[in-house]
Amino acid sequence: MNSPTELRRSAVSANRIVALTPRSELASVEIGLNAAIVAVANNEPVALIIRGESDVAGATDGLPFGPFSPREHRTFEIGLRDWVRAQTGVELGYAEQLYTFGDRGRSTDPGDVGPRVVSIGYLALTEAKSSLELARGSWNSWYHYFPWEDWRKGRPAILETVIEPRLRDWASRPATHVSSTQPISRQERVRICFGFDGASWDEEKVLERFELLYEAGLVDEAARDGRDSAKTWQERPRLGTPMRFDHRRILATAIGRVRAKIKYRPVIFELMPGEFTLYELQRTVEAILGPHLHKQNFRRLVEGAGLVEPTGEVRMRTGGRPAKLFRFRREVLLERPAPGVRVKPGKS
Amino acid sequence: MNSPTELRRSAVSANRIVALTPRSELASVEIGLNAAIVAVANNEPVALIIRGESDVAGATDGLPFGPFSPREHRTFEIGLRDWVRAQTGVELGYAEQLYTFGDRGRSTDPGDVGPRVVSIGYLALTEAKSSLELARGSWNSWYHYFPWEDWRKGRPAILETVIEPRLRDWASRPATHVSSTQPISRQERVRICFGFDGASWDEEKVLERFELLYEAGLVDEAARDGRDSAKTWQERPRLGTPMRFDHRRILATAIGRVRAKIKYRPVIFELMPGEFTLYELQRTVEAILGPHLHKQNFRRLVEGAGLVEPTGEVRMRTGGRPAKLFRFRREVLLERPAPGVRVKPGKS
DNA sequence: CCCTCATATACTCAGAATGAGTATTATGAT
DNA sequence: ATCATAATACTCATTCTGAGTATATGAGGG
Repeated sequence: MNSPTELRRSAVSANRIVALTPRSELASVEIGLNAAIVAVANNEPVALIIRGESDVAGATDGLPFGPFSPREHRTFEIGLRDWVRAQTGVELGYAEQLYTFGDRGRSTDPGDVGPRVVSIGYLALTEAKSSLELARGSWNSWYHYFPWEDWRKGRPAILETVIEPRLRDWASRPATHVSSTQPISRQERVRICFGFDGASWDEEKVLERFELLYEAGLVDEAARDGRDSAKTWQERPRLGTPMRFDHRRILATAIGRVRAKIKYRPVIFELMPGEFTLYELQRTVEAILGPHLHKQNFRRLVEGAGLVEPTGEVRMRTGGRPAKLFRFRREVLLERPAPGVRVKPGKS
Repeated sequence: MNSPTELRRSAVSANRIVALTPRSELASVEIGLNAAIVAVANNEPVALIIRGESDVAGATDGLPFGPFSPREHRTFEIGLRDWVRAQTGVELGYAEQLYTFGDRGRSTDPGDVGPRVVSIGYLALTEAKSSLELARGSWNSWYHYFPWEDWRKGRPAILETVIEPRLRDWASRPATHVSSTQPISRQERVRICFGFDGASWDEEKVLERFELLYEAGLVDEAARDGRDSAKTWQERPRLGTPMRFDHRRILATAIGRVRAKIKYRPVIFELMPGEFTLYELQRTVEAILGPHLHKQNFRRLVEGAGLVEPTGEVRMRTGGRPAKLFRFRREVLLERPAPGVRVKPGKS
């Protein structure tokens, strides 16, 4: 394998490959940064939304968006924090890279081969201070864009009344691109994603659900793509408020990521004030995840995991017995590796 | 919030922001795709490595790398599969985006402000067929690059003999950039990452460990960055084989991701042949994760979760009692949402 | 001041999941 | 036939989890 000839042959370095590629094919790409900035205000999960002109699909809302200029910023994250501060006045706490989106079709006209925008999506969490501080944009509930994700009052009615019948209809039609290797049928995908026919609802599958609705032409954004049945979007009931570009897809990715992440990293505290009652914490978790949690067990879990410690103070006027105030115990990070590892080492 | 003036103010769209930015700042970026292509051969986890010229830090090994040309490929993943096939002859099965790396310092000379390469890292899993099929490159054990990650024979000696003393030394020196907001001390970081002083070893923290070693100037790549103590790298025992560019960082990210992923998605079967014994499956999991697993419980787990089904055949000549052969039960994907969700919905 | 309401907090209990063994079975080699 | 070896089966104590019931402590009305 590592014979001299082999070595020579594989000596075409990564550098060379780039160098040999016609420059024109490489250079024409722009990098943009999109931020899904998430907070929880009054038990409502919100994202920072910038309103713009209405696009062909009737969408006005979008995520904050800024260019990345290599000269100015050493890393993406530094660039992101910079223009988010400049644009909106928000100082980001926690930020993590989500995904890099580069599909054709991001730009509004479909046939173009010009400079393509590659957009790096970021998820940022911040404490919802008074929304009046915002220089630009507004905090909108994310369930505004994804009403079917809000299970806090039980199964959302929109699932029964609109989504299920339409998706079943779509699933019963043959796939347009009949891929021979299509491993899973439309019916099954619908069932798994939306928990029909007794399948369970997985609150983390936010992106999968959105993409399915997109594929089925049931969200307004699909109109831009010329999807079948999409031309009639004005006549149909809207499934959530559409967003410009593929921002709803990015937001879906963000929601899925937060929902997954709070289960194994204490990021929920990025959304909380310094002191809080356990019930406030629970309400915040519920806002993010959707479903109701069992109060007594939630408290056992949180306290048992050593995630919080009492401050000694209490909050009066809760409407009942006063509630102890807690703060995040930062030391957990030093103690447990990250709660929730499945396969554990053993003997023999 | 949504008063007319507010609406007008926020009507500066994302498009406009881009349009207003000087073109020169945006266009000069090249997109490259890096793939960490992972397989397991003879119970050894391997990555597809391309050898190139020795760089300033003495590194020759690198990951497969290819340019992304927007005109040719609709999505990153399609582009990736295309050039991986063309370059190495490998047909990728599972592939997922890892992370987009854009730090300055990727290119070898540090002061440049020219076109920067933004590189999108991908993780791909494939079954290790005969390595002779490779058109280019070779399968190298990933523990070659990360010897401290191999816990299959117990705690690796290199941790005691080399890493611990050097890291403790580094941790005892004051941080070079004394950040006032540094939330966690060098000592603590070292302890958590490497499980010293009774802290537990988290096999998923592959990237964190590598970056700590990098910061401490203990891996050869750090020499390129002009890190303190890095100029003496020739004299020190090497901590794993270095790689070109930041490819070892990408590989570390990939390893961490696979290790995390096999715990909640059945991706392990991407690395297995169609039929296998439960012990072969266990050995593959151990190859990926590092530590030994309890055999009886592993079998209970895998069978109980409905991940596999017997084929009816047995494998003779195992050295003992014949072993039943199993195959992956694809239907699990339709049954369970994704094993291992922590907080579950409840009543009240 | 006492009673009621509402919420916070404490305690209980059964069943499932988990870590760690011991026991049994079926081959190949001596 | 006997033994070594590995696969497979079964057991058991402990912990974790879902789901309740019970108690504590304030506010507010009479």
